[in-house]
Amino acid sequence: MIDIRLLRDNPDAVRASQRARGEDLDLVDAALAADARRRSSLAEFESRRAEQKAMGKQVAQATGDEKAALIGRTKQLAQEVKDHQAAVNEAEAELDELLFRIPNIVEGAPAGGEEDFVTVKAVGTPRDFAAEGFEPRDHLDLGEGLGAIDTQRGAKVSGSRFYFLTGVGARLELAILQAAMDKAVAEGFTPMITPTLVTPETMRGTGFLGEHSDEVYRLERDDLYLVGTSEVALAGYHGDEIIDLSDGPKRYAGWSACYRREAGSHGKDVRGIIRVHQFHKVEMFSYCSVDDAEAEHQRLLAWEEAMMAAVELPYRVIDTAAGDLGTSAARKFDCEAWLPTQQRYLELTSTSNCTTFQARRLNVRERAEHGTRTVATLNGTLGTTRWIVAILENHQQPDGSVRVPEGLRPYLGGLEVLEPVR
RNA sequence: GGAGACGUCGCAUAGUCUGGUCUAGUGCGCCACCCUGCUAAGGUGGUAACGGGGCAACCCGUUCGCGGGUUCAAAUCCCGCCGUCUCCGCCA
Repeated sequence: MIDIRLLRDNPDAVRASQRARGEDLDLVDAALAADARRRSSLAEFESRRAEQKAMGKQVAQATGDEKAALIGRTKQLAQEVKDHQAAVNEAEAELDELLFRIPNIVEGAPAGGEEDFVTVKAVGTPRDFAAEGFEPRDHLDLGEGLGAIDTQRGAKVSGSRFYFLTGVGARLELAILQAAMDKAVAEGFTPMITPTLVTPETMRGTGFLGEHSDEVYRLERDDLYLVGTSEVALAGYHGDEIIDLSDGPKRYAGWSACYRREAGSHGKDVRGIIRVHQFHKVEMFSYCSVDDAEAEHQRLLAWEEAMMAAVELPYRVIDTAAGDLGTSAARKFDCEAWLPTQQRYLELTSTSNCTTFQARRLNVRERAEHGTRTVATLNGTLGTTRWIVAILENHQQPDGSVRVPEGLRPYLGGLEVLEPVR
């Protein structure tokens, strides 16, 4: 949720953000009007209520006829209080509904849609397979050869976009995730294994139930949602708390399964395990002061890049355009690894600065000089199942074996090469 | 799944039976000052959040797990829900 004060004091800033995202501008004026209505009805209610309370004290002290007379007069007042209360509730609900639909204020992201990203940098050089004299195989081909990925049985058991990681495939995923966890712990993060089912309030608070609620699995019978990332649970972790950030940001590394319906992705990435309904991820999550958020975002990006280096992949960093940002994000950087068989870059990490947007909904604050203030939240990927795709393709050898990047060897018992089983 | 107990301003508690002086008391913790003078102890005062109004001092309102209801008036009475604990049942 955006800051209502910003909306009041500087509606043009909100309009500019909406424009950059390609979102509805009318929402801004509708919210302003609802806010004005709410405040005026609140003032009405409060003055009646103050009167009622004052008279209540007189009633308590009065006796006999005097008391009966007072009670007669307060009945009318009680009805008025009730009516005004209803008006306030109505105006408030309307305002909430409108505010909920306004995504976070963009901060520094390029304007435009999915194609309008800015490449921040490119690191490493994609291999020249032609020069090496062989045609690269795609990750599924390689994965099946290694006995690492089984999509056929995944579909048999659970339907399309499900898979089994088998043998060395399972080990490779664990290696990626453990390397990510170790990196996080080395950088001072608190490792966390998080719930993957959360309440509607938690899901709403993190901004995943707005425009993109189609992406989310819901268990109707229990009124719970399956998370698409541990960010959801980690953002809810300090919900309704006043936290102490005087020693710097609170950093958590969440390990969890992630579930996504992939409702809008029919026909996209259908082969292999690039886009699946369930995967695992190690996610960095940081609560920090607003003033420190931009610097923290750069730190998260740097840690992601360190992981990219550890798995020895050529990649680029992109600054995502406003129209392609999530609801909660003010700015987002992705690390995309080169995918040789598709001659394109594939998103492996994504780090978002959500500024105060999530924290305001979830009511996470810190002590300030006067009272409290909402903190900023940030998140970023440190390792996922999808990394297997890029690792297999980029480190493949002519015989279908795959070289294990040095950063992962300690997690695979020193294994240097994954050998085909057939 | 069943039964019971509980949920109060950081923590611990009083208040609920018997609705109104609860403007929610007390202890601990924390902050400031004072006294004292050194392994300390004591005194005084202050210490919730949110919203509205105001240049400000301040004023008003909301919040006693959440949501309804009764009433002139609800921490207190009624209903529903959520959570915690104990016991029982079932199951891995």
